[in-house]
Amino acid sequence: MSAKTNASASAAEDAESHPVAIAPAIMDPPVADLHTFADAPSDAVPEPLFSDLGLAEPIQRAIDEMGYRHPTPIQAQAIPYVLMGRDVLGVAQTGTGKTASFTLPMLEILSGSRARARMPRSLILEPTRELALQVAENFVNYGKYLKLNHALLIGGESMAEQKEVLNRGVDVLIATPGRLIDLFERGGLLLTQTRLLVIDEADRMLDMGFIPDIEKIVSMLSPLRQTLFFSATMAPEIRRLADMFLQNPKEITVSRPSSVATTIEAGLVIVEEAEKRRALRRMLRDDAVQNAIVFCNRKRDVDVLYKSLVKHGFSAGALHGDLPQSVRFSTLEKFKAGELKILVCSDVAARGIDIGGLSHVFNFDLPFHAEDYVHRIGRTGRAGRSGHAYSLATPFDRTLAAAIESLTGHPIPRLDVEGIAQMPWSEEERPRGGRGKKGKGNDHRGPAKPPAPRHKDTPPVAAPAAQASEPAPVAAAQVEAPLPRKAEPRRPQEQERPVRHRDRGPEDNGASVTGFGDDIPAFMLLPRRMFVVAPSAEDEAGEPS
DNA sequence: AAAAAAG
Repeated sequence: MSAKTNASASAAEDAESHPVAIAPAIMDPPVADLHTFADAPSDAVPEPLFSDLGLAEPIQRAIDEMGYRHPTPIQAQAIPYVLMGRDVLGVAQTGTGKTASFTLPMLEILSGSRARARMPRSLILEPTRELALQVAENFVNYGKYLKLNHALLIGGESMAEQKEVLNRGVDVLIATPGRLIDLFERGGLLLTQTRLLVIDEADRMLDMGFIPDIEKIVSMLSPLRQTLFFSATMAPEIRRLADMFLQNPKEITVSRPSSVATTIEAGLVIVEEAEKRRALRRMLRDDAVQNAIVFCNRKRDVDVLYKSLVKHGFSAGALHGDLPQSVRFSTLEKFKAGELKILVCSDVAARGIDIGGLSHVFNFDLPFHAEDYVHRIGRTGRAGRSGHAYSLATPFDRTLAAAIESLTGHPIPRLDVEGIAQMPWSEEERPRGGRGKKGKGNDHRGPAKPPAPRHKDTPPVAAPAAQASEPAPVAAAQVEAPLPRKAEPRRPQEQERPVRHRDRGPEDNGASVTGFGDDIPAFMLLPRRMFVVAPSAEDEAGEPS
């Protein structure tokens, strides 16, 4: 045990995002994994070597020592352009090796000279503190043979300390926007000498309302700078920002987390609100659950669920934005190091956080925004490994589920959890405990909804014994691309799962679902899969919820 | 309606 704890420094590295998107594979011989890469039919190109990228010896040595030989696609494509001083527009998400695609060439560029007091030479903007830390770790790993220093400028931690570090001069400043602006306005730093800017996770910055801050920060920098801009998606709004911040950028897109087709097995369980925790516990007790992130929509619910899980003997931690920063970091480290098996969290960890070999993601609540579903489940099934993404819904979450399915273009197969009563979708509005909607009289939509047959009369759909044991895997490439802007070229699983999505499923199937018109989510017509978990003693004993 | 980030 102590050995494991002592290894936490290196365990942190293990769990860290790596140049090759095989986070846990640092233990494996990298070559073996790379053969898998090479075998992937879609990538028939010979693989480049890190040593071909022209990185300085100290950097190359650090890479070698970490056991990496081949850059990921984004690294192979971006690094040469960054080194030649071009602006880069990278469409990629964490898990593609994105972080090292800018940290490595930055180290190279910065290695020539030293920083001056209060004038950081480069600036990396991250949307959350955890991501900032992740990038900082990357610099530690790859910069170990260089004399460069970096500083983390984030909220929730002592400003005096950060000021002091800045005064000593930093080469790489990694910051969240709020604290950076704060310090800047207090005169704690000058950005006039900052010639290298990285805007990471731009789409998330947008979602979080950081764009005005980013614009402000960019305006503090010299126009004579190199800018690297990364986003998981390229929505029009993001494109506009890129045009604003970048000059003649080299655009690089990697659509998949790695060249290996990863799969995420998704599932949806519909239960009464009061049964959610019990259902979750059952699912968590499945032997396949190595480690899991459990997402809640609210911080309060994170706290409640976390305490409940601990009370039931689970090895769990909680993570959300209201917890002290020191706790946030240490909890995440413990989870990455395997000291905690379950991490209950808010959407603070929904994006970007890279945890190697995460076997399961659970949505204790369906997210309010369908895109968040995609981001959340993208924490698993990374780097060519299979992942599991199971969601709990109450009967009132029908529209949330429908939004997710329409976004991903894939039905979420329904799951049954043994010993838990499965529910149909409700026709009713969610009962609101007190304030909220002002009455339900906003029915200006007209009488379009016919009183269709009740869902609960629908038989539990006789299973055509199709994939009774193995649910259809969802190709991660499909799931990971949140906003399929153009028509998807192909959908491999369509032939595997012949679902009547559009053509009036109800009559065809004998099943009937209200409220969807002709556009019944196909999963509703699919057989359910049984999620079998050995009942535990406590569960049998009956318990406080 | 919620979370994140400044305090």
